Amino acid sequence: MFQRKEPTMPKSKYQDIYQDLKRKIESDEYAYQSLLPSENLLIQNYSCSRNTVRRAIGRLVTDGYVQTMQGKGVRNIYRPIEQTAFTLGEIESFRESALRNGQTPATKVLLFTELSADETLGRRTGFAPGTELFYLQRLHCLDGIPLIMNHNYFLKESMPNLTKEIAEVSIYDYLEQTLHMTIVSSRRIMTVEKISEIDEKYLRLNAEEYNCMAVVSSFTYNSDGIMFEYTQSRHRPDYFRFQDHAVRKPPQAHERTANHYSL
Amino acid sequence: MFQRKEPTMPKSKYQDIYQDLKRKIESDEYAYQSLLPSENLLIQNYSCSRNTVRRAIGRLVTDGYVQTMQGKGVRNIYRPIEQTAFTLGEIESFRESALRNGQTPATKVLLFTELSADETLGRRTGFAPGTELFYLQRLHCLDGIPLIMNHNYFLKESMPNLTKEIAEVSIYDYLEQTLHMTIVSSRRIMTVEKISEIDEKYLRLNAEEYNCMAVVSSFTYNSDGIMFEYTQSRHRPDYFRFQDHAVRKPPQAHERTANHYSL
DNA sequence: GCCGATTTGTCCGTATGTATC
DNA sequence: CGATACATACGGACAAATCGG
Repeated sequence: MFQRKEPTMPKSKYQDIYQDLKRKIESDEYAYQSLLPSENLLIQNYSCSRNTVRRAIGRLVTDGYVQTMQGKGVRNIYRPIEQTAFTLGEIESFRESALRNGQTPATKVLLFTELSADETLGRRTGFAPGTELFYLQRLHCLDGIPLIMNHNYFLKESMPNLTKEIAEVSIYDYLEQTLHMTIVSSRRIMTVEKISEIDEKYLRLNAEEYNCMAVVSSFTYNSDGIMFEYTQSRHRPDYFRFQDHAVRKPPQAHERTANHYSL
Repeated sequence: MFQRKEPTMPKSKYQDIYQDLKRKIESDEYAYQSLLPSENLLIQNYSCSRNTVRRAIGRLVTDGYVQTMQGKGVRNIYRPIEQTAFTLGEIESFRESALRNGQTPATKVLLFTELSADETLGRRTGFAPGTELFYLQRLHCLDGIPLIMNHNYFLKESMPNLTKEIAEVSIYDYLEQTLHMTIVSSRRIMTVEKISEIDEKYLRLNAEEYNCMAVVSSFTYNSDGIMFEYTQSRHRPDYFRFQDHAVRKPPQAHERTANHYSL
C-alpha cells in the first residue's frame, strides 16, 4: 500500500508520511470531519516511531488540513480550494503554479534594465543605497489574459548574468537549477492601491470600473540570509484571491502563526 | 536570567523558550542577520533536551523570525512590522489587537438579527440550508475612525444567548470566557471587491477616490471541529495592510506552508 | 463518580546522517 | 581530516484529556 524509495523521493520519512496523508485527505480517502487513524495505528502502518508520525501530523496542522484534539484524535478539516482559476502557492513562481494547474502561463518582459538603489528606493525595498540591481517590468498572463503587473528588483551581485531571455521564462528556475541558489523565505505585504496608467494600459483595466487593485510586496531571502529580491506584484482586482489558514495560539497569550494583518 | 514559573506561565517548557527567544529577537538582543546560540548552548542555557529547543526554534522558523542553515546555525531574519497604526493578529479579535497596540477600539452594532440559512447563503458560507444563525452588521472604529464593516454569521446553536450588548464589546471574550469555547482554526480568503452603498455610507468612502475595498472572508472552527462563524470583513482600502511570511518547501516538491493566493 | 483504556501533549536520551568550516 | 552545527529517526516515560463501562 505505502512504501518509500519512489522515483521522486522527498528524502525523509516524515515528509513521505506527510505527503501520503495529505493525498489521502485531498482525495477524500479520509472523510471531511472524520478522525484519522490514531498515532499508534499510523506507527504500525508506516513502520516508524511516534516522533515521526507526529512531525507529519504537525505539518498537516499548520497547513490547515487537520486539527488535533487531546484525548480524542486528529480530525480532517480540509476543504478543497474554491472555484478560482488557479492557485499561486507560496514562494512558487508564477510559471510553476500555472503549470501545476494545467494552465498556459506567458510572461512578457516590458522592461529590462539596471540601476543602483537611491535613497527612496532603499527605504522602500530595504536595499542599501548604491546597491546594483536589475529592474524588470514583467506582465504575467494566463490563458491569454493579463493578470499581474510585476516590478522586480533583483540583486545583481547574486545573478550577474541574468538576461531578458531568462526573465521571459522563469527566473526562479534559473536561480535554483543553474546558479544552485536556495530560496528559503519570503515576507509579503498585501495592500490595496490605486491603479496607475501603466496598470490601466497593460492589464486593460477601466478606471471607472476598478480604480484600485491588490498589491503584494515581497522580500525574498536565500539560504545565505541575503535578500536578493524585492518585488511588487500588482494584481487585477477581479481575479485576485488569497487564501490562508490561521491557528489560535495558547489560552491568553496571543501570539501568532506566520502572518497578521494590520491597518 | 531565565526561569519558568512566572506569573503567566505558558504551561510548557518549549513555549517558554520560544517566548524568550522571540523576545530577545524582537528587542534586538540578537542582532539582525546574526546567528543565535547553537542548539548545544541553548540546551545548556535552558537546561533542557535538544528536542525541546528544536521545537521552540521550529516555531520561530514558521513565524518568520529565524532561518536555519544546516552546518552553519540559526540566523535572525526578523524585521519589525512597518509603520502602520496597529496590527490585527491572527484569530485575535478586533478588540484584542487594538488594545494590544494601545489604541481605542469601538464597535457599533448596526444590525442584530436572526435568520436561517437559505440555499445561496449556504453556498457562500458553508452552513447547511435551514441552519439557525445570528446575523450581525458591526462597524469597527479605531480612535474614532471607522475602518471595518463586518458581516457576522454565528451559529445560534453554539451561543443561544448572544445579545446585542455582548456584540458591542467582544464576542470572542464571551465565547471563550463565559461559554468556555475553544477557538482553534480559521480559514481566510482575501479578495478585492467593489464598495457597496453601505460601505460608502458607514466607512465614509468616496467612490470617486476608491471604488473598491479589501474583503476578508473567514471560516472559523472551534475545538469540536464545528464551524461556528462565517464573517465577511470589508476594510477601508487606504488603511488595509496584511503581512505574512512564507517558507519555500523542499527542492522540487512544491508544497506550501499555511497559505497560498490565487486568482 | 470512579476507573481503566485510548489518544494526544510534553520531555528526555541517544544514535546517525549531512552540511559547513 | 576533524570539529561543529543542524536534520532525521528511534526509543521510552509520564501528563492530560476523552470516553466508555
